[in-house]
Amino acid sequence: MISQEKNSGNADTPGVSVRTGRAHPVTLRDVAEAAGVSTATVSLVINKKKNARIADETRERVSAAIRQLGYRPNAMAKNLVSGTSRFIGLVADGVATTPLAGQIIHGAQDEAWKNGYALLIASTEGSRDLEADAIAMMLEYKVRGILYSTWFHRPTDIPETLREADFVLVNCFSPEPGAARAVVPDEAQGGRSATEILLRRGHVRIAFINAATPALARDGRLQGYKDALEAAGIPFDPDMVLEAAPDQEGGYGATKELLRRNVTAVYCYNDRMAMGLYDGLRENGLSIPDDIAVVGFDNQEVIAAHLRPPLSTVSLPHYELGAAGVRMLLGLDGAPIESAVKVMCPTIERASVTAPPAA
Amino acid sequence: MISQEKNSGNADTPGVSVRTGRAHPVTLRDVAEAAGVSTATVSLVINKKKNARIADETRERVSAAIRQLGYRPNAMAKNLVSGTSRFIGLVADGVATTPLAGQIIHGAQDEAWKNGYALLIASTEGSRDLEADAIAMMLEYKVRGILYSTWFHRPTDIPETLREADFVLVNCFSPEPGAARAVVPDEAQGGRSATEILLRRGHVRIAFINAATPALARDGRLQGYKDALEAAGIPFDPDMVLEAAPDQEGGYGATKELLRRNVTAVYCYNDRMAMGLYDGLRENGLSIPDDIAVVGFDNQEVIAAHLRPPLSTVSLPHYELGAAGVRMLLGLDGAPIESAVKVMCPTIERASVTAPPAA
DNA sequence: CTGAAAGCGCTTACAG
DNA sequence: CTGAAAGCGCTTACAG
Repeated sequence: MISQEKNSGNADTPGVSVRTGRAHPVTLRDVAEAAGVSTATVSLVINKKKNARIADETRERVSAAIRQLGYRPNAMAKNLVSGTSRFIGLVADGVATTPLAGQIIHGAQDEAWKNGYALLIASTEGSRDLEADAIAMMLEYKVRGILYSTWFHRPTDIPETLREADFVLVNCFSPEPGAARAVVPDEAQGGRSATEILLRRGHVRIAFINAATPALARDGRLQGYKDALEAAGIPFDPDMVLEAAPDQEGGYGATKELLRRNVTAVYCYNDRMAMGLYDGLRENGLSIPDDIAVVGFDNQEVIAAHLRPPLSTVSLPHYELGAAGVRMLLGLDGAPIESAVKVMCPTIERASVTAPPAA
Repeated sequence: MISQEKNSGNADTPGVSVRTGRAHPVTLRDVAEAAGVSTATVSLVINKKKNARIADETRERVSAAIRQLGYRPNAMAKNLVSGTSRFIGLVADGVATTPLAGQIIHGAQDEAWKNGYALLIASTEGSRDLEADAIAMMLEYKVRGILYSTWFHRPTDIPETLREADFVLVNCFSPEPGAARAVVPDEAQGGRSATEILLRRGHVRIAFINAATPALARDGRLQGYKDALEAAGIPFDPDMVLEAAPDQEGGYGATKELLRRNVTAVYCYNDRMAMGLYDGLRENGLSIPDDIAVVGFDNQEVIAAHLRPPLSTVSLPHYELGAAGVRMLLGLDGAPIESAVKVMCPTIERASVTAPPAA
């Protein structure tokens, strides 16, 4: 009867604490000996093999031994035999570069776990070298597949070695159509939804403060704005589209121009710009939503939910992107075509919108 | 001469694409045969063993074969032999619950990677069951050690199974002193630094809007405020400490009370409160920093760096917490005593503070 | 300078 | 109902 071993942490880094490094861990064989059976039998009861016919009495003897010895199966050995691991790799070009990006990890982790997989992550900070190392590492660990993600929605080259694995692109996609499976947010639908929040309340003169920097989101969100207007029978007026840096300063700075437009509502490229715009509007004695209605994009909680008044916006579905990526990898999401699957951006209504003053 | 295998992704999930699952991957033996040497030799050249004396000619033949076949070592087999993996596990009670918490992952990932380890993460969402499963999984993968982290600084119970591994607590600690290694932020120092930003500019009448909800941070940050005052020879006035909900609404709501205090500066429990306070102050026609100086805590970038004016604050060192946790685990950070190691909260000065009006 | 052999901890047919 | 044996892909003494 061996006393419960409380330990592990092998001492390959000498000079650390007093851990007894490798105190010959309990193995299957130990359990077998303790229970007086063969290792095959132990393996059978542990894995609850259906067609294995083991006497209940034996089964119990084995279970008791396992508990006694505090046995832990060695996943490495298991995987060696089976040829695969229960790992899914996630390589990201920035782990927590933006608060939203972290949600990709979160979604992937939850979904992976739900399906019995563990998440192996690596952040490359945009370095091609680190990226190659990360992918190599994952390949060596025989991951089930790899999620290759970017922190902002964009086209991307597929690293050569990535092709050695089963993979899906998350929040990015290959410029060559059909080159790889991918999940991305539906920017156009998001832009349309954002605009519709305003339309529904009766706004007609709606400005759009877009990002001045090129980005897929910029084109998509503008397209959505146009689509919504068109569907509502409102002619698109290019003059109603302003451009500014996609942050608070940009939103604030756009105030003056905006006020020349005589609008009753604004849709901002993102929540940060909306936050800056709030300041600008207030300085001009305008109140939100009564004088002017505002909607944002991203649903960056810390900001959107706590502005005064709270901001109506459209959510960037990063959590869902991560989760969908895993499902796609595992083939759980009905056969996705070999072109990027678009995930919907849900509408989040808060208090920054009411009917226009005139209406 | 085998053609370069582009593939992997074994088909244990049928119905997925057309991957050829398990196309008998290239092994050491294949390389050995191709190079006309023994597997031992191949192993030796791959691992660049110092004392292995291999003919240069042989070495090259092996390297060529490796390239030819596109050989990838099987990490599982490697680890089986060595007994350890190059994994470090990170269990978190919320992966991206808060933007800051994600930085723990980031720091841990970078530092782990730097030392040749990969990060295995699991988020438990506070469920003890999920947590136990996550730890068991990590134990089975023979991780080098486990980082057990919480998204806000607090005392925590140590899960029984965690003790089977080498571990360190990150952003939390055991109530029983000496029970475990831990890294936490130095809240008191942070509070002191925050207050000192104000003191240095000559402020004397400094209010502190603390969180109304119990938390370690609340006590520590208050203590720091007192310490700074005392060091500056300013008597502590309990009346200068207000309490409110630790978010924008709380900060905003505290404005009225604050203005009764006749202060020239405020130190807020966190940046979110400061953001709310900005609104409140403005509504009262007060300007920052001229009429009143403001400092926050956390350095939540999206907010602090983009408020109008940008907010001086103190940074919660989450990235460093994650990195220090890994170093501590690996014994790289000079023998830490068996009591929580405190990581400094750096001062971040921006434009929300100038000298007081009277001074 | 290099090869044959044992072994890491499991699982899986195959006997019995 | 259960055990003996081979094998997963590597590494490590040990010979030579």
